[in-house]
Amino acid sequence: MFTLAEENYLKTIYHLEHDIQGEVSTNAIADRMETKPSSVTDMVQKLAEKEVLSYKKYKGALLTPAGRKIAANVIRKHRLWEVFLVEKLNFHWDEVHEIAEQLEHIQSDELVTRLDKFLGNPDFDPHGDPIPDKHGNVKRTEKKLLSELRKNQRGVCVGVKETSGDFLQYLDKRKISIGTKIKVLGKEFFDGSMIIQVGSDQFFISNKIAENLFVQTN
Amino acid sequence: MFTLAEENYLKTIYHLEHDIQGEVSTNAIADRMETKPSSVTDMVQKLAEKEVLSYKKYKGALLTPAGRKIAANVIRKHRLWEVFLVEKLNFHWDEVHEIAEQLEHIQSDELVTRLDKFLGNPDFDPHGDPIPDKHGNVKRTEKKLLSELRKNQRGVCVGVKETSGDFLQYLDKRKISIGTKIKVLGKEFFDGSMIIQVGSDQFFISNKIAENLFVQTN
DNA sequence: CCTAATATTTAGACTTGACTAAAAATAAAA
DNA sequence: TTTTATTTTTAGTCAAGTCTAAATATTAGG
Repeated sequence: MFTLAEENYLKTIYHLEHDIQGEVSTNAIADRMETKPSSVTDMVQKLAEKEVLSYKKYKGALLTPAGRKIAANVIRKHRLWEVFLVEKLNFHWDEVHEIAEQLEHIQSDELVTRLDKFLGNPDFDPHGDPIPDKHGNVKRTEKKLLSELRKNQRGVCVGVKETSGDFLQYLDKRKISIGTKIKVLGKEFFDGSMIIQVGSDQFFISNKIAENLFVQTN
Repeated sequence: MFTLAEENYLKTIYHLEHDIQGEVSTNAIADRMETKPSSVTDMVQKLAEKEVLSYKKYKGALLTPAGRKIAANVIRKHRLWEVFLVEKLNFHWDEVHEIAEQLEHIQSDELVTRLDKFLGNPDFDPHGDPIPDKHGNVKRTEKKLLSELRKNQRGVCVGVKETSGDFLQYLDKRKISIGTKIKVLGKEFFDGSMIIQVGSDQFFISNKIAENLFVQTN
């Protein structure tokens, strides 16, 4: 069993491994976690003992498969709870992170299984990040900006970049939320503005909108 | 702000104040929490410093209004989450305690408010215990056994005493769950068996059933 | 290739919350 | 009321996780 602090370290290292490819340095971890490098060294050594990561002095850390699985599970729980908070409790996308930071540490596999089912086995969280499956595997489908799509391409809304109230309200009004299918009907090269189809509605959106919406293409 | 350990102490003392009237002894707390009396002394002194309880050496502890409010809020969260687990995630009544022990410590007033609303502002948890309101006030309506009702009395099912799978399945079959209204149509003094009305159904139940169902009368 | 700057680790200390063992207070029994 | 038993507190340790300050590696510049 892993403590709350240990889980947070594993989670952070998991994210950092993706951000910066290769070994994760003590300082990088300390920065991200807002803690001191010396504290990181202690913990990393302890986690190496537990064989959830490999660590060579002055060389940085890398998760082992066991460590990656634990980290992915914490992230899975975080993202499922975010979906719950947004979809069921009507929180806004930018209000849920702090609460999910706490909920991600609740221990019960059965709870996660049932929560997942209750939410309809979602693939993405409200920020468009993929939810790892129970084995820790992540559907690494490229997440693009809507603005990157060409005419006649389709995508599924998986999240937002900008999270201001104004923007979220705009999306509400246009009935765009996670899972909404969008088709690009036309695109103006001059300013990047688009005409898109959402359900049975067709309307114009500016480049600024398109640059702040993440979509998944298949 | 109070730590997880502190919240657990306050919660336990709150419950003990109701069970044994008057001051709560160090040993009683230690027994209930499965910890050592010496640890309790330390913590109780710390909590007295924080003015959430009053404490006189060798005399035991009593919550202050401030302490009672914090304890009631933890209990409120515990019971709301139990309702969520049973009503939304289809857990059985006897599986939810451990998970709720963890969830009760999640910090976010907004979350509690929204969860409460999402659940339809329930008054009782799946065990029939009342859910304190946001001010820490508890609707202290007497919880009776169905077997205590007389002919023509009505009650609302608020929980069960026995939690075996067989019993819960029986209740499912009879469409009895939290909130179900029950009327006693007849009662046999010889064996305590009853004829009751549940919705539009009328049927016979043995005394054993009636002795394991909690109802609230008004 | 050697020195300066930067990154990392070690050593020692602190806090929280727990424990054991021993001392002190209270309650019960003779 | 005095002795015994029980309860409670104190004193001293311990582990987890953090910190500061000092020591040691590594990297980069001249």
